[in-house]
Amino acid sequence: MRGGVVAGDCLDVLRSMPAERVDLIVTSPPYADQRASTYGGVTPDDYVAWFLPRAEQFARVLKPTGSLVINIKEKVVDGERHTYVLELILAMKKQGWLWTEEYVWHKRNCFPGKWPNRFRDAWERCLHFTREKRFKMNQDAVMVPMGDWATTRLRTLGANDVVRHDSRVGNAFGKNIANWQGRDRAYPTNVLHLATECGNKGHSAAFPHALPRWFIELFTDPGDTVLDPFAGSGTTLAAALELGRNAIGIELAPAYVTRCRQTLATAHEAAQALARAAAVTEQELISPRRGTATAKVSKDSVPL
Amino acid sequence: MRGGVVAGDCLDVLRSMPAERVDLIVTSPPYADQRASTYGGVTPDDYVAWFLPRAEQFARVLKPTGSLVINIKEKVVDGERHTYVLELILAMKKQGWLWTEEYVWHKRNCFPGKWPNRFRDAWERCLHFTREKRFKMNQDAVMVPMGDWATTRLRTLGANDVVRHDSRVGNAFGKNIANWQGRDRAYPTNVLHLATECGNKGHSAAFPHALPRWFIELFTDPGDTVLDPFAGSGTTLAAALELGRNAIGIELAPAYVTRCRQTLATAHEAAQALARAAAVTEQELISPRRGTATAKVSKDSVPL
DNA sequence: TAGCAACTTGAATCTACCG
DNA sequence: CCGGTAGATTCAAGTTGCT
Repeated sequence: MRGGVVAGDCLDVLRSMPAERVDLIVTSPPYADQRASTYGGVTPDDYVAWFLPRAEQFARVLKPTGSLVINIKEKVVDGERHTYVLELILAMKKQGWLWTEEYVWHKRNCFPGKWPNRFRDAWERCLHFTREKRFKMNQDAVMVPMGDWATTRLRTLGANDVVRHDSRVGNAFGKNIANWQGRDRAYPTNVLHLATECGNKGHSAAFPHALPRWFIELFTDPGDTVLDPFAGSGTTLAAALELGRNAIGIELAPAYVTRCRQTLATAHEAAQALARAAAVTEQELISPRRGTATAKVSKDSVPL
Repeated sequence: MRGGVVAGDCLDVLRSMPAERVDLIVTSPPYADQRASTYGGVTPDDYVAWFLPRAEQFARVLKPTGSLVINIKEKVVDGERHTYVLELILAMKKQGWLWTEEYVWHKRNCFPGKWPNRFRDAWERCLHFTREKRFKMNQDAVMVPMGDWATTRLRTLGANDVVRHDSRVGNAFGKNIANWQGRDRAYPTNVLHLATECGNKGHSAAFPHALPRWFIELFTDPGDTVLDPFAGSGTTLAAALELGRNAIGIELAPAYVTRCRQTLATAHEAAQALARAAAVTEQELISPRRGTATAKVSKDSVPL
């Protein structure tokens, strides 16, 4: 697996990339009027026109069986929801994209606040576009555990306690299939329950690690190539490397490019450590010692 | 409180209703290609044109401070999500509506099934439209129990601590604590977690009782008037009656009109029984007996 | 080691105020 | 009257540090 970050506007960078090279694009583009310093402050009214030529390049570099996942949410303008996301969907369909599905990311810890005419906004859209009706989708890779353990836990704990996310890199080895031998697993739904990652001072990710991770597992195989044209701090790229995928990032702001490369280096180390940890875990499964290791693994392996 | 059901197409029925009479419209309109027998099979492509003249009547009978809540979800057509809901939102804005918010109803137990290119659909839109930027909203009526954070904190915090911190000038900590004194409930978000009612509803567009109930508590006062122009089996009307609101239903299919009236009669009885129970509970609070009455009441008062 | 307590941080949104 | 910005509001999750 390899990863790299290119500095520049993805519109320009992608034009020099060969066609049909990417298996999955997962990105959280700058929202309207956000990140104004880096993207010149795209206003809501101009958003679709700004996005469309870039989407055209996404379609070109994406394999016919590939997927495009866009994490986005319209902001409130003058007391009501702006319609630029709706218009973007319609425009992208005109451009030839298939609007295959809309996943909902439920942000369990959303931004606080109180206003006279609305509540806190606790969800964002994850728009799933494809080029063809038949595309790569590994549903088994993201199955969630069910059965005795899960049932008991679900019964005794509140809904809030059931959902955990793997904010840390280290617990990904919980994905080990062997841990779920003899247990039933169920397919997830199109609603993802994840908390935003906070607390990392000045290093907060736009979206939680587990979000791109889930889509990468779902829509790619190991060895495939993942692209994030608005790489930001590199959350998507890190997740891709950890999962043994190739990662390509494009980022306009120099500060983010630097940070992105740091993230990639860390992710590469983590991935190697992960491989070692997985080997150890496997050994313990053969001749288990006393301890809570198994329980811990089970607990952490329910990211969704 | 009074309730009634009118047989007919809401387009015709509403034309004979006086203007600005209704405080809230909560409805789950027939989805495209659903209930084809009753509404003549509106196809997805014709949906907006079919809906708009009815929305025009909604605007006419609604008070300026009123709200319109539409529970809807686009169906999958030919492998992708159809865009008629997006187009409907854009068209209703052109008609003069304000698209104030989009709530998400997360269906905890969604319809089972497996498809090659998507997961089970576990969410629906609850589109909130208003005529004016200022509208009636009783946020306190739908507050939910708070998370552990404040609970544990307030429990262990003595009165001395509050006073001590509060006395310091410019101490944000003390200020915040003062605000949270005695607060055990928080405002909800725009994501509603409700299980679908698995009872044998013959009605295809039935939504859970708690969904209209939540919006009725949020957007109306007791004595206000709630309208459901696609009354179906009468879920919205029953919730309105139970909450002491007037309920007006319109339903085209004769079979559903009959059923709707049965629902209303039952709801009326239930509301009266509820009133008696509340009186009993009040008495018990003064001199409580052993039993579960009190617990039951508090449990039922937290539908979400 | 586990548990509790203190503290920090959000892709927010509205109101008030100033030029 | 428009356009921008500073202040107030608010809560779940994570992190650090102490017992």
